[in-house]
Amino acid sequence: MPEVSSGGGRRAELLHIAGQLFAERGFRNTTVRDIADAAGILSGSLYHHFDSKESMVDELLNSFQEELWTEYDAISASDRGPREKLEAIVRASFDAIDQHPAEVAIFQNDADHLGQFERFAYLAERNVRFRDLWTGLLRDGVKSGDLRADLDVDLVYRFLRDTVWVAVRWYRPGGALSATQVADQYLSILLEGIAK
Amino acid sequence: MPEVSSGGGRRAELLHIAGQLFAERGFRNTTVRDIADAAGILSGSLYHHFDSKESMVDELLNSFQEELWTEYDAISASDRGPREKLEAIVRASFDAIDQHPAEVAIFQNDADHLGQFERFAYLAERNVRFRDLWTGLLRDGVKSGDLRADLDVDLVYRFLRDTVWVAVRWYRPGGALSATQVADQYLSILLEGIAK
DNA sequence: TCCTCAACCAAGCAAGTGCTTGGTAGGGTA
DNA sequence: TACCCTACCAAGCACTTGCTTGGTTGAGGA
Repeated sequence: MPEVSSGGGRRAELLHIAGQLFAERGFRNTTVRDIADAAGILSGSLYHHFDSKESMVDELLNSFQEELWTEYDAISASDRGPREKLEAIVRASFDAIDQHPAEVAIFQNDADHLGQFERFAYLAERNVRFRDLWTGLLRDGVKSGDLRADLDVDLVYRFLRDTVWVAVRWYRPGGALSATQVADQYLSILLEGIAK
Repeated sequence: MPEVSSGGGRRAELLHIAGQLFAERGFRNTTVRDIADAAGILSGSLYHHFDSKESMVDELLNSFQEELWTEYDAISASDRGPREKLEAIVRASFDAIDQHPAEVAIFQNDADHLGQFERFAYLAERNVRFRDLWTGLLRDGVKSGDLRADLDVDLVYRFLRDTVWVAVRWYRPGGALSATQVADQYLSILLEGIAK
């Protein structure tokens, strides 16, 4: 019987290795033999720790999303104005890319496919919550006069969402730019534009 | 012996079907049986028309990129200013998403993986050319005073590139918004920002 | 009539796929 | 000593993968 949810050293290590590979080559293009090879064991031995390949990615995505939404909910419930909340959520998202790049990449690349299965229904729910959060803040910003009123909110939302998360494709933790620096520049472009 | 490059009806039809599937589920996650099923034939029959699955995606990407770069080169060689060239290239890219969504999606999702093989070395070359084109225009824009000088050009380039191409994830030709409308709003956000 | 040819089918191969099974080495505990 | 338990191995099963092979069909040309 596999360990369920302790701080288990070996188990956590294997999960981390699997996450790296899922992020690099995609969930479906990573075999259990790839994971086992990277861990230095045989593929069958993985099944001592995990029920299935699916349960590995499930655990990775679920725990990451719970952590992320704890932050989002705190920001959302705070008493800041809409523009400040937008900025805070962008910063929290870049921090997430910094601290959990593998999980973000897996979510970006494989959520559509995984979402087809009942087990991963929570992915779609979270997407809806995320859209409502963003579009709500954008509308609040327009109402308060912080944001331009002539833009299509749904379109702006899509640009925001994609531009933030797609950064996981090139951002490397520990590289030349910190997550905070990237967030600063991104918010500057987004809010003020690149024209002089 | 497969037909090489005529206007071949059936062959072009099969290529189109393959492109749709590659775009939807990724190159590696599309089987030759998937393609054959969608075309109403058996998988073996595909090999009457094509050498391999790889040659199908090669043909799709290669012909698309040649078409796209014909436009880019014309814009680049024109006598417009840097800001107008930037706008023209963004518009040309959204047009490409509108007219060749499958090819753009394949390029977005599978170029990294395919680029590992010698056969697809041209993908990396095109990426370098694209980066040089963008960063050159951004630097020209800063010099001419059209663009803000306090931004990191390489970072702006990545945001631009990703934000344009990632739109292929949600943009649907024939949907509520035309490619031109999307390009207008995107350029407005990019150049002027969303703040009031 | 004989032949050609594009388009397809039926069957299958070698390599890989996720996962299962039965077992074992070695440390801790009673 | 006898017993568990965690972590692993060796082997293999049922299935899927890209691709191959040898053949059939039917329309058109000489």
